[in-house]
Amino acid sequence: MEPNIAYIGHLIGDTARSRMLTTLMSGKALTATELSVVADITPQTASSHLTKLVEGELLTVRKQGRHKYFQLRNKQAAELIEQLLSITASVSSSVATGPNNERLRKSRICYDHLAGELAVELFDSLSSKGWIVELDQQVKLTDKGKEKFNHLGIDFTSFNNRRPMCKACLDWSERRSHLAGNLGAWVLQDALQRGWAKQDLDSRAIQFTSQGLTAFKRQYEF
Amino acid sequence: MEPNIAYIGHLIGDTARSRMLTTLMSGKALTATELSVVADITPQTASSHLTKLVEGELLTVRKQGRHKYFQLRNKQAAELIEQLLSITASVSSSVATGPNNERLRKSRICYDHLAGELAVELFDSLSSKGWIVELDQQVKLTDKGKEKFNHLGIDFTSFNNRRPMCKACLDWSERRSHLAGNLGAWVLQDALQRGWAKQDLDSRAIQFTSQGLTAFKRQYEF
DNA sequence: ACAATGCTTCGATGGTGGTCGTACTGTGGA
DNA sequence: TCCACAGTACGACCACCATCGAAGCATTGT
Repeated sequence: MEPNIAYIGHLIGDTARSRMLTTLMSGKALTATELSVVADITPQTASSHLTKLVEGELLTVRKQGRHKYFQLRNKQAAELIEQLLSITASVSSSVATGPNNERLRKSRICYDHLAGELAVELFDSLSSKGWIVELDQQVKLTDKGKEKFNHLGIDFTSFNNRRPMCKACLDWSERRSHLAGNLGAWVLQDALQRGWAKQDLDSRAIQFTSQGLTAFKRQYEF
Repeated sequence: MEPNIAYIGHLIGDTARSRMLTTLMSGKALTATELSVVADITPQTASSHLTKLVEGELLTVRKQGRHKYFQLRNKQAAELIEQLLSITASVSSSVATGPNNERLRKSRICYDHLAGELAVELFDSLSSKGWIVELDQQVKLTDKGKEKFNHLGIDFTSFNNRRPMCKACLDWSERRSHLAGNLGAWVLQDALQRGWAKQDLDSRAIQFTSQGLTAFKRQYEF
């Protein structure tokens, strides 16, 4: 039997699965339901996809309580996805990137944090104001940033230590970084709690009210 | 439309198409009917597959009389397939390795240069003798190397400038680097021209004659 | 114990796409 | 001109599989 590259190709050749894989390119381990959200499918379907990806040795799974955390299996798998992304980037450079859904492009949920135009703007602003710094792939919260976020009512002690505080997550519509990690999640939760925005129940779109948007921009000074 | 890695995955995820692609890894240009034979399908089906592969920019086609010659489009495509082969090789390592596999492991073609045990040995030898140097992922030809290759009759002016002279290509059977780039291609062409080796017509294997092998090793001093 | 949550199994359904037979175009050669 | 051959267009068939609803299992929290 020749090595079956068609098998791997088939695994990647499904929209839902490929979306999961590219999402996992962040390096984070995500749960099954989280992945079902980004793939925009029901948990049942996601479950079947994920078992296939594990069988195909593209992913590994770690059980933790009643959660299952999925992760890219190894460097080879990540490199494969990267190679595919680089090819498709050059192929579809003429095609408009991002969803045709205007609202999704503006602002949407990516796992548990904000993504889209607004999130990228936020990231750039925080970076240029020195609240966060980016150094070789890593993002760190500066002392100034800590102070500022403290002032906004953040509770750093409530965070999960295993998860990085800040993380740069590549935006697929913008092709630029937005804020993930504990801090990214907090920003979204905070905005939702203050009533500045609501999550669409049937999609990944985040809908800001007009006052909410102004308040949000004022809070983060951009 | 998001960058569609699923699209490329889907293209590869078919047995017939993937067989064509791996066959084309030999670097040779093959006609539609030839490819239909290796894929074990009728010419009609092959035709439809091939148009898809061209549309997906994995292949290019050259019309010549009443024949159509298909070829891997570029290095990116070749590297993608190579990466897939390396993954599937490690997945199905339990599969019995026949004599054919044995020959492939020894020495084979990877797009347009040598791969396999022999190629890895060559790379290590060139490196330890200081003809080439490896520094963070990049490979460079040293002055000493230039002189040596000049002495072997290489014509540096004939090379494509856009393509790097040397490149390290990861070998899927050896998991180590072998020589790609202009220089890698020249080494293979030179060996073929001198009659030291022949390319199998039905596979990617490169068959060295026993004298050819000795001469090859003497030329590169290993 | 009970409810809530995360995930899975099963079965039914529907759509996509690979396959080939038939028939056609285009090229080359006698 | 006629035939052989390479490749393509079209249509019909059929298998595979992604999808989801319903129901079930497992874990955690109250």
